[in-house]
Amino acid sequence: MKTPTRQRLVEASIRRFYRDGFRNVGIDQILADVGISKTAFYKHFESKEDLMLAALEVQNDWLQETFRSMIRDHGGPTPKGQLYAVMDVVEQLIESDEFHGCIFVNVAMEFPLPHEPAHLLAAKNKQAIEDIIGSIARQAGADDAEMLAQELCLIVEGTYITRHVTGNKRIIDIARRMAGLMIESRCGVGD
Amino acid sequence: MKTPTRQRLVEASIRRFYRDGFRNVGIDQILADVGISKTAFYKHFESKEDLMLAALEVQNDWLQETFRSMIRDHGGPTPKGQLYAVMDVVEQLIESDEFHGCIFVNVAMEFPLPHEPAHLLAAKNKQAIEDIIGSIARQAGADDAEMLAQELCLIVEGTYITRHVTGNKRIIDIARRMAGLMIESRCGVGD
DNA sequence: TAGCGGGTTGACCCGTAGTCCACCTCGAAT
DNA sequence: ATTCGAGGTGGACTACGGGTCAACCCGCTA
Repeated sequence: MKTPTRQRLVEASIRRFYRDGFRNVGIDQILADVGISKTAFYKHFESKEDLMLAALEVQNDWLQETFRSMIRDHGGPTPKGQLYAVMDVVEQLIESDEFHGCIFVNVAMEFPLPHEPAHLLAAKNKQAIEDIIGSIARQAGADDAEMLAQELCLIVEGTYITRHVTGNKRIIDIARRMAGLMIESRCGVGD
Repeated sequence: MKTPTRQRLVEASIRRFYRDGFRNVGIDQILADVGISKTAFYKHFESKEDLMLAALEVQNDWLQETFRSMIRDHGGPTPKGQLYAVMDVVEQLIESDEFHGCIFVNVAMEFPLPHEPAHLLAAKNKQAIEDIIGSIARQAGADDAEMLAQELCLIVEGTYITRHVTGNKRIIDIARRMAGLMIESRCGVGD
């Protein structure tokens, strides 16, 4: 059931949850954004957490798609170019005015216990991103594509966090250099 | 004023806040842990947030001291050995049963806005750790000690996050290899 | 025309942060 | 010896947020 109101709730909640954190946001704020009553809300979602999980699922799909297409746009046709483009994508994300860290990391922090649904969703998203990078690494002929993907993902996570926590704007240069070293060390001198 | 009750409150709250997140913990739980009444609590702290900030300050001091001494213990006398030891320390931290991510990152996620006191404290701690590593890097004769410190810190953050979000146990091997590459690329062939 | 999906209002329960008041106890200062 | 303050108790209270419930309204379609 994808009613327009439901979608508006999801969109509004993503914005709020992302900027302020899940527990910091009152349902009433979201209801006010959408212009709907509490009773009406509970006809669409079972609970605030239910709304959050739905929003995260949407965000998960969106982020994967965005990631894939941005890598294509920035990296050109060669797989190795696309590996380098990963850091371009990250730069673009963290330099946005609305950047407040990776929403999936944020949510994993607010729900620290590994078995919680929100935490599991975060892990799922991380795995998906790693798989995307892993498949490019394989195309690029990396000697161990899975390892390289994990290395690049670690750099990406570190960059998100450092930028978010400290505000350090030059961290992207650090990250880019590291990514370059890792790519070269795994992809030999070929293509 | 460092009364024993105050200290017990701080200790109990750190444990709870770290494991469950700040907003997930009710004051009543902490009061029950310590065995004190609500009224008594508010004679020691102005608010729950006040308690949290005090706890974070204590944790900040503790973590810096632990980090320094563990690096000495694991890294031996040479600065380069101590740089390598950073990842030993990280491994020890993330393999602990009670590991739930870096508490300062967690708190920066729960208080995402950069001007919030808790967020600022998190940034302060990150800077302190970076300074510790930076000074070792300088002793090790790195061609750019500040850069190397930022690189190692980025790896450390990425390792914490990846371990916490995905539970991936092999991330430490990834991190160690990366740290090695960075150290060698900055410290030449000397000592 | 009956039913259903989506909407409204308003009262209500519960848990939790925080306040307030009256009171107790013990150790140090006058 | 008394007084005063620090640290403690209990209990009643407000305010707010998540969530429930009852009663009702509107418009579409079978």
